[in-house]
Amino acid sequence: MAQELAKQYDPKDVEERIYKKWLEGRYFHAKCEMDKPTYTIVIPPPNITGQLHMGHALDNTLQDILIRFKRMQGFDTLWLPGTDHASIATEAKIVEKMREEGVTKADIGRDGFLERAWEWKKQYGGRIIEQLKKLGSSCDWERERFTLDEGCSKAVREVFVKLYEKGLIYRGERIINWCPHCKTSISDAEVEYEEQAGHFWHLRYPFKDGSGYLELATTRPETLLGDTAVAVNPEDERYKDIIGKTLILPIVHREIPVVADDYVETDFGTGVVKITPAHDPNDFEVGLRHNLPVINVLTDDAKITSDYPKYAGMDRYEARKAIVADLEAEGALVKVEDYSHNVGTCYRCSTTVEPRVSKQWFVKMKPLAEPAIAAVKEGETKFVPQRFEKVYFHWLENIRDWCISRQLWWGHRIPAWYCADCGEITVSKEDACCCAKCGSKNIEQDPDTLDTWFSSALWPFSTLGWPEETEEFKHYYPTNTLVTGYDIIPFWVMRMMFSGIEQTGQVPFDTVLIHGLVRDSQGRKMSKSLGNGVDPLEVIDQYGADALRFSLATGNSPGNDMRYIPERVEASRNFANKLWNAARFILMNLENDNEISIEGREFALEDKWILSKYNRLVAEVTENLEKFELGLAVQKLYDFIWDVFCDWYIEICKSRLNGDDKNAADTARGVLVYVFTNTLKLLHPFMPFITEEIWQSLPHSGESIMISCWPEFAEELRFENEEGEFEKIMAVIKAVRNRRAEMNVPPSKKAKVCIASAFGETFDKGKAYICRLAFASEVETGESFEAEGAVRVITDSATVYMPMRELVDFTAELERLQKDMQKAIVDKEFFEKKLNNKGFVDKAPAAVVEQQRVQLKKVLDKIDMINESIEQLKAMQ
RNA sequence: GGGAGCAUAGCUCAGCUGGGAGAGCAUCUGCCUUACAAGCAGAGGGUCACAGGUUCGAGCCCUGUUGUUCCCACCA
Repeated sequence: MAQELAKQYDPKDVEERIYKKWLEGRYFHAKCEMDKPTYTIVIPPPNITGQLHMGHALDNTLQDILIRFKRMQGFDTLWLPGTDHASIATEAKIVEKMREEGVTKADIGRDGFLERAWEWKKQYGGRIIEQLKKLGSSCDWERERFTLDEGCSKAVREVFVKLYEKGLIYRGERIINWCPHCKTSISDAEVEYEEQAGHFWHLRYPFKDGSGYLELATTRPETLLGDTAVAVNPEDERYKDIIGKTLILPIVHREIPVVADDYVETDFGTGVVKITPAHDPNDFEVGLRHNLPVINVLTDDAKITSDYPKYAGMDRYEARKAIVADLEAEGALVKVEDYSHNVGTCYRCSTTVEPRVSKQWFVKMKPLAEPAIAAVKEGETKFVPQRFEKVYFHWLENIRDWCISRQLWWGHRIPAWYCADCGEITVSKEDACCCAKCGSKNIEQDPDTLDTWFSSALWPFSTLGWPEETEEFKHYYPTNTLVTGYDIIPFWVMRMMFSGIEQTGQVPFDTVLIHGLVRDSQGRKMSKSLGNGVDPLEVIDQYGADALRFSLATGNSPGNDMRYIPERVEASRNFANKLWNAARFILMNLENDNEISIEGREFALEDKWILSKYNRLVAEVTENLEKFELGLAVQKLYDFIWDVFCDWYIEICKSRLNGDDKNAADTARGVLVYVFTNTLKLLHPFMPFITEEIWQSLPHSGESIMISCWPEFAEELRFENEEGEFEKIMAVIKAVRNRRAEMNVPPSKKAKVCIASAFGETFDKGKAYICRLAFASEVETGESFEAEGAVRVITDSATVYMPMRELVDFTAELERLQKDMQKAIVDKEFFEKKLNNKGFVDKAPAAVVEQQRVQLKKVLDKIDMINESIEQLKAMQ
């Protein structure tokens, strides 16, 4: 059977079959066992419009690693999956598709549109879920949720009504961010600012009394149509006298006042600002303070309204040109400067956002933000790395009320009904049939829907059955770890925090694990427009999901961006192959009747060495995982498996496996299987497929590695002395290999190796494999050897002689020794200096001082040996 | 304007509580050694951005400088 295994690991052969087996075994399913400790992660629900990209791959790989680790540790582990309805993104896609068919929203109406939307969800909503499965995600698919499903909708209404009744949700006319492309309001967090080259138009507005002009500058001359005042700073000496005077607005020829407001900076521009309350958030505030009229000049798609026939129907940029031309004609244009400034854009479609006054629903944030800040300050929820707490605090401390209504159809419709008779607003969990105040049936529901993030904010508890007191909610809430990118903190993390605290009285998770962005190999953001995105599915297809996961977990530290380097995936693939071949080796050396347990075995030195190393690995990897240091954990596994286990232990075992001593061979087999299968378990969270495939083919008990027990540190496997002993052997082997390579002696040319050492017994134990690994024809140990005609190498603990008369060059040999001596003396001085430093000896920890003493002793021993050899050589000459 | 990250080998990055600098890839040399050439054994390659400071001891802690990336902010 063993011989049938292919030389190379082929993930395509394995992954689908294994995943199916896991599903059939229902190993991902959280059974809600009330007596067990829980570990819960809720997935950041990907948009139903989404396709798996590298960001998802990273995010979900990290989650799956944590989940698999905890599951093996015996927690009742739940990874709750689902998708987000993504109101704007989805609606935009559907509208776009309809446009291709020549249909508009108005043509088919709300119900027709929603019908299409649900159809679309049915068709594409499951796509990203299937892609997550390809990655190996061990989500509890039986509990998959959708932000617009019945349960989530119920939670949304519950929260909306509760907040409304507490006065934390209100409806009001405010200036909000409007996207003229998506034709909806968006929240502050959804506006992205970008530096754009523009102009500064200097205009002059004439005084009504004919006493001249007032010069001001603007970046948006077209908003002049909506100007209702001009403002100066009350302290500005230049303009003290004109406060209260009246100006004639050019083109429009409307009379507007000069007002005084602190908002105006005296040293910027001319120190005069035109005030357009309807189209600028600051101007809106100024307008409120001075009781100025609000004149809206733009339609919902940012065209000039019919109130200005000359410009009506022009979009804001056309209108700008026309108005500038007219200003010039009227003599109101003084000059134009180039000017670069920040412009707000829609984070979904990148259209320049238009500030606009309109009636919207808001969440009052201050009372909600305060406990959310306190919870993190008090450590109820921790950020990893901690520095992201600052981002979180900054947002919450400077937060403005959250505009939650959207002029979209795809989403949770606002549960508010307006009475046509008495004007009362009825807000209700159930669909209202009549006005709560006058009982009139002449009511109509608000046509708007809620911001997508309103429902995502409830995700950690709405998915567990809240507001019902379900077993799941009681058992799994609060959840444990939230894994997401730093860019999502203001959109989601923050909102889950205050929603969780407000609705359930508990923080929704104890840890927020933040990761960075996956960039391309040049460090650029992956984007559609650049075409530099790497499709994780293609990578999986080419190298396997394990290789991709391993690459994403390696060399990545929390919160830092990483680059996608194809060569690294290749390296990971090679590692998978290495693992595969180690398994092949072990399999071909097993016998059917093999007793593979390590119980009661008499371990050889090298067994104790590898067991001790393995044991330490268990402790370290476990600790790293618990501290979210996934990159460190995976690096240690790589080093152990490749360098320690494969390159040393397997090589060493060959002598026993091929030897005559059946008992010794069985011990080797036992240790090989023990260490390897347990190391596979440690690696399983990172590379689930290959570890399962190999584990199944090796002797094992249980159905699947993914539900096997996580290895634990074992006191009886600590062999620190033996580790030290074995390292002496390793040092000799390395030194011999090194010297042979230097002298270009091919492996086929064997030489006798004589080890002169005070630790002869140690070397006796390793004779068989020193022979193999140091290309020796035979190995002899003793106190001293005939130096004549021998090449020598000196380690900390031994002088090694290799009789190679034809290669011996006295002068070269002496030079080498003298070089070794020089280096040893440098080392000696280094340690002596340290140990002669009173400050060091007095203040450094005792263990550190002791360690330096041991090092010095080794160097001194080595110097003695080198001296001896030099004497010998000189004597021979 | 405020805040944060990053700067370590040719490239991409690790470096956990301060104790003689690491990996992968690339380069060079030698090996088809019966698990693996997607491999094995060796080698070369670093003033840890710069300048101060704290400390017995600094890649790591503190201050400043430079470069770079990102987030936030109403200078019209």
